Amino acid sequence: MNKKKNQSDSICTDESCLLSSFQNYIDLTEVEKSLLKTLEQDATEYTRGHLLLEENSSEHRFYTVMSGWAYSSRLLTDGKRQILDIFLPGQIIGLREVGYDRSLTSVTTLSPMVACPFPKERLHTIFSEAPRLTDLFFMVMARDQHMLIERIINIGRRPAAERLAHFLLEMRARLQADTSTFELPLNQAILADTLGLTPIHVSRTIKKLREQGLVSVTNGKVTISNEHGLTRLADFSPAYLGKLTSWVRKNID
Amino acid sequence: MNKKKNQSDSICTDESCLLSSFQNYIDLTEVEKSLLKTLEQDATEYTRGHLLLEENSSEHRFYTVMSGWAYSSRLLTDGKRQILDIFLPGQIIGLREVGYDRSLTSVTTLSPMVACPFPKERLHTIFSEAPRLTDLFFMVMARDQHMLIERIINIGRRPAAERLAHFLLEMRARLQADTSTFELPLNQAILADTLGLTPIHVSRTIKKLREQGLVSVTNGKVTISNEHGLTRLADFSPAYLGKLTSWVRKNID
DNA sequence: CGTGGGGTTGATTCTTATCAATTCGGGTGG
DNA sequence: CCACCCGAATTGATAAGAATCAACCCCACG
Repeated sequence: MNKKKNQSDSICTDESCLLSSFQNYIDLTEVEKSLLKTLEQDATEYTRGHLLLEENSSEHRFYTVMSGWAYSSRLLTDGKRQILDIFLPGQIIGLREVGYDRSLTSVTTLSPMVACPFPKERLHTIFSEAPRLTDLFFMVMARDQHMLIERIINIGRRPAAERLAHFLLEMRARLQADTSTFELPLNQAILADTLGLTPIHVSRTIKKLREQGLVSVTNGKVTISNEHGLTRLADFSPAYLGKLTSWVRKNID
Repeated sequence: MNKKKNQSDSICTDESCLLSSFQNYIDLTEVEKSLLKTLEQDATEYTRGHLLLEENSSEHRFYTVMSGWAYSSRLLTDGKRQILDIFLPGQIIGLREVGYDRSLTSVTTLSPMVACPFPKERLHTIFSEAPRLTDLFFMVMARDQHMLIERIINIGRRPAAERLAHFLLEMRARLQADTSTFELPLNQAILADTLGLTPIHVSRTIKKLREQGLVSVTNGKVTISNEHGLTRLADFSPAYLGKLTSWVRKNID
């Protein structure tokens, strides 16, 4: 079900997803690296559909994702669901629940996953011992906010086709897939709850985009046939996913 | 236009909005108080409609709000606008732009405002000298995320009446107005761009809520006539705006 | 008195949801 | 290999929600 494992088959390049993710921003010192590694000591396997964090539960646990996908969501009283985030390897799950008595959202795996649960005390050690990592965590929070903002803009002001196109391009950018085909293990129900649509309308919209020769989405695979057209339709600009270097740099160099 | 002033006519209780806002979470030491006050040295008046932060500009400035309202927004290429935040006294503007070369959103005042611009270096001083304040800023970021999340849920999964009702209740909670009537200086165009609707539909929705005897919205004033009904309609629960005490407490007591 | 911004209303159109039926594709077991 | 089953995806018909367009009202302000 969710057995421990020491050797992770991470999709990240080196031994640690978090490290390679943070190295995107600055060069880490050995001390910083070992501090970050304390967050990844406890690699654990989870099955697809596993509930990592439960809405309304009072457990405060974080996870670093080593491999696999997850989503966070919220259930309304009338049964509707809204998906808020898609988590990929190298991300930290649960950061935003800091400071609340009860978790306000759930997190569920979308695929088999290897993740490392860690208690919040360990974050605190990092804050007090590594100021540059504190900055980085602050920037991660800022970036998370911008991903949420983009979703608000997407849902609030773009019709279905533009909305789906934007989401697909966002996922491609986050996956750093520069190829025209990439894996996207999200079915239409997940897409719908992410984009504020119904599964049926997602289906129609996918068909429309395919007929326009822009992109095709099937079987957990996305194939972009007209990248320029798709980008223009979606009004997509990846700046918000960017490399975030300046702030930390300013305080280091 | 935007003249400096030393004596602020803040709507906050004591000399500093930020302090009284942070005091909600923990009791601050004198050192912490004086550090926070370094963010509020430069009280400045701005007129209604003033652009505090411009999309795409490379200035990194923060503001603490002492009095007045502001909103942050993003303009799409087709002219549509989405409003992302409403800023109230005691909040800090610009936190999420940390780490980006260029600002990704604009911030504009909704009323005459007194705010204190400060450079990002000052935030850094706080981070390195006051670990508890660092925690608090982290929590502020987490709370900001939850406000964005609530907006995503609202726009993605609730029809217009529920959406407006939820927003009104959120604003009332944030204003800590326990009365049934409170000031809300937002015209229907602002409401529309906040909620992902058109001004016309906002007008109709206001009418509908009024006719149902739930709430009336006129002249920058909101009067709630049936709080329970409105709360039930909106599926509103204020937990995400809550007092966030536990995390910091755990690391202090 | 005009004038203009904000708000309201009705008619119409467009988009998306809802409901219902069908197809597709990948297992499973005979 | 085939029959069956199940979840996911597709399609069509219809209904509901929201946008758009255009006209009008109201009122504060010069």
